[in-house]
Amino acid sequence: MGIIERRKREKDLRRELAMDAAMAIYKEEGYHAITMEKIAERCEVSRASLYLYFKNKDEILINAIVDQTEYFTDLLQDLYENRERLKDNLLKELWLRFIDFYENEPETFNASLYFQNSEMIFNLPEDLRKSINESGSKVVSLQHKIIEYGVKSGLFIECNPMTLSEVIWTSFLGIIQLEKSKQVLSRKGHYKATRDLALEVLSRGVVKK
Amino acid sequence: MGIIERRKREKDLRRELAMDAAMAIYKEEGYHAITMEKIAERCEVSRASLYLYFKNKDEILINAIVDQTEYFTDLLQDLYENRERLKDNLLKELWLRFIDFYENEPETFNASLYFQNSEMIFNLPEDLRKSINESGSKVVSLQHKIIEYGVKSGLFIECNPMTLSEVIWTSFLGIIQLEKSKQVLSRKGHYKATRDLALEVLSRGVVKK
Amino acid sequence: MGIIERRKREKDLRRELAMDAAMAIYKEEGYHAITMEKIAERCEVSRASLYLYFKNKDEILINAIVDQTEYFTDLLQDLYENRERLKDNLLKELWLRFIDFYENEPETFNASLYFQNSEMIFNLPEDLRKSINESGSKVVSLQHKIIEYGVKSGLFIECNPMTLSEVIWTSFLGIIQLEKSKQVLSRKGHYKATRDLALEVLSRGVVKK
Amino acid sequence: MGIIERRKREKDLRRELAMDAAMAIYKEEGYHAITMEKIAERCEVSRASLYLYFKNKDEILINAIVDQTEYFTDLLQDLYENRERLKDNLLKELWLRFIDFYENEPETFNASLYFQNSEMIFNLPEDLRKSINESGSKVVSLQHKIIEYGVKSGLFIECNPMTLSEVIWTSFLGIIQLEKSKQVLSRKGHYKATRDLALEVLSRGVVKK
DNA sequence: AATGAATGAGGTTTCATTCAT
DNA sequence: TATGAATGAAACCTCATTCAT
Repeated sequence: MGIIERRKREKDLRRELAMDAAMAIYKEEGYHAITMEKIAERCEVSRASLYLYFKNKDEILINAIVDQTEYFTDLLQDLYENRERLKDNLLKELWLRFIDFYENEPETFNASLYFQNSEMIFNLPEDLRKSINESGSKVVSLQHKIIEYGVKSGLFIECNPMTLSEVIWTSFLGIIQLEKSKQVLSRKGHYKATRDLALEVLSRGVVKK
Repeated sequence: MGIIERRKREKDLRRELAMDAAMAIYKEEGYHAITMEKIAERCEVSRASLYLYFKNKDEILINAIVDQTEYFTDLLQDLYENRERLKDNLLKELWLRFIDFYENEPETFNASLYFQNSEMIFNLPEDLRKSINESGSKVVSLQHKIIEYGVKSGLFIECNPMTLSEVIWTSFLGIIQLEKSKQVLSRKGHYKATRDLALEVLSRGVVKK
Repeated sequence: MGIIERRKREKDLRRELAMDAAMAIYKEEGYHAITMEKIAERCEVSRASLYLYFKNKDEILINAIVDQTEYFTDLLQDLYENRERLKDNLLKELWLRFIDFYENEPETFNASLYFQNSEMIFNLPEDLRKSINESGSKVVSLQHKIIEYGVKSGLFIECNPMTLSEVIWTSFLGIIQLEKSKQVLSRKGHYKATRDLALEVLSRGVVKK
Repeated sequence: MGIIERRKREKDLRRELAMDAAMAIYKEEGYHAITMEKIAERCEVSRASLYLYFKNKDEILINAIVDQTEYFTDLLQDLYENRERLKDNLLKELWLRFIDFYENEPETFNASLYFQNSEMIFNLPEDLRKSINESGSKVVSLQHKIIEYGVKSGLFIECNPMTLSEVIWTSFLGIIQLEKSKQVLSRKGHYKATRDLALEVLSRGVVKK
């Protein structure tokens, strides 16, 4: 029993190693630079071995994203559950959780953006597409519920909560987008200032006095 | 003289054809489908001939982006020049110009976002990187000047104009980003509602009463 | 003693299971689909275990062929032993035994033809080649003895019995060959008519009035 | 003009070289030993270049077979056109043409048998399958017409000409089949004696006195 | 100036076989 | 004895780029 369990743990570990490696390469060199060869090298296994853990290359990446999106889901779930207690800072709390996710898992965040926007998703087998789709939906739905609470309880301006939820999320999305393109172009970024001012502007625009 | 000039014009024409072809392929089939073969086919020249007009494939793409960003630059330049006259609606006017660019040249908009963030940029030779960098800078700088005018003339809240300029731009960026990823995932989008509410929120948050 | 014996029986059983599995896969999915993985799966053992029973993949296949050729050998042996009693229908009896083998074990028949002609044989180690060679020789030699009896006792035309034996056997071989290729190409086959007319023609040509 | 034509000739030549190489490898080492690498080596071109002449590996082989089957078709066509003149030796003439084809193009003959019987044909793209199918049909149809003439004009015994045509063809087929398996197993073959006796037996059985 | 032809470098995947447990 | 895990070696195919004409 112990043996079987240990084996499973080891296998899970290797899976995780591979996913991390893929993400690291993504971060350092970009999507098209991710090759099985390089992933294998970092994990110190053979290319063939990777196929023991994953059906193919895409699966590595998709799983990495989906897995780590759960961290984000948890953050949002937590906020939703504590919405009463945190109602006075609802928008700020939400914003802080966006930041938390981005700063703790920047590669995941970026990769996930990349995937969702790239045509790559077309050529994905059905199951992987479904997998990534679901993971995204969960996040959207949680955000929506949080904002809905804010609107219904009169904390936020009166408006369609779904739309407002998109406005807030896209504000953050855009900031990261820009930050990333600055990194790529090796321009100097002002991410922190931007994100703080954005929160201030949003607060003025969204929160009722 | 006439001959030399004509030759140059013809060469320029061919260059433009190639860049258009690249963009068209991007739009129809996505980034990874852009191959020299396909570009050549659309231009009705041979693959080898493309190397007469461009040093390599990257040059085609970069030039395409840079070229087509000019439309956007013009829109912003126009606003800046008429800032006095339009001061009462400065934010809205800016926003409308974002929309104008996106709706008139959605492929270009998307493609240029894509390219700017893509890892493609990494392995670019210095000169190309500089080229794309400058083109981006022009847009940024114009936005900055417009917002700076708004802040200095007391139209907008007091804050760092550069940062505010980023906040506004990234709001729009994020909306498009999300819209695009919805298209890819074939979910239903609410682009118009989102963009309108965003403007409303921004107005409340940014414009002084 | 008992234990050792039982072990040997079990090992033999496993060997047989593996060979059957290989043949079954051949029948259902064709030669190139035979993989150690699939064989192991059907036997409900691990891939690695197969190497306890066989030195390598080829050995499984060769042994399968050799084993299953024995049914045919028996049919021919029986005819040879009863040659006196059946002398008036010797050719027909032989032909019927060909048909018997083919119709009772069509997969085996096809598989063994396939393997014998396949390039697989080329790279075989000496011992395996010898093994398959001997198995084939037994069949040939029995056919030869039967025909020789027919020629020597004046039933058949005067000729080299070995050669005649080949003529008869190859007539049948060709019919099956054609039938099989028709199946593959999903054309309509006339196997029965062909095989009956072939016997008639052979009788006229071979049997003395 | 001359240039274009020369280029085409050269390209055709290269195609032919590749097909020959593939056949030669088939002959020497068997189907599964045919690799693009080896073909390229023999042609003294790069692997990649082969893809200029053929869409993929299968196309090389199929084309080789189909191309060279035309030689056989021509032989049969010629006999059919001269059936009146050659009526007294119709069966023998047919048989000689079988021999002619086999001896002049033994690899083609074998490869064609191999392909038609192998499951490989299943995984072939539609166009290639059609191509090989048609080429086979032409041969069958010509044989049929020749035998039909023999039966209708009273040269041969009364029977279904299609079936008789199969009996004769399969007799030959079987002989080659056996010969090949002997080569593979490095047994001594008696191909000539067998084929001559087969003709004699067939004559007695088929041709009316 | 224009291009057909050629290719090197690289990527993904499969599978028989070995080995440590 | 039995097996999960690991891997080397290969195979197919694509594409940006160069070169001879």
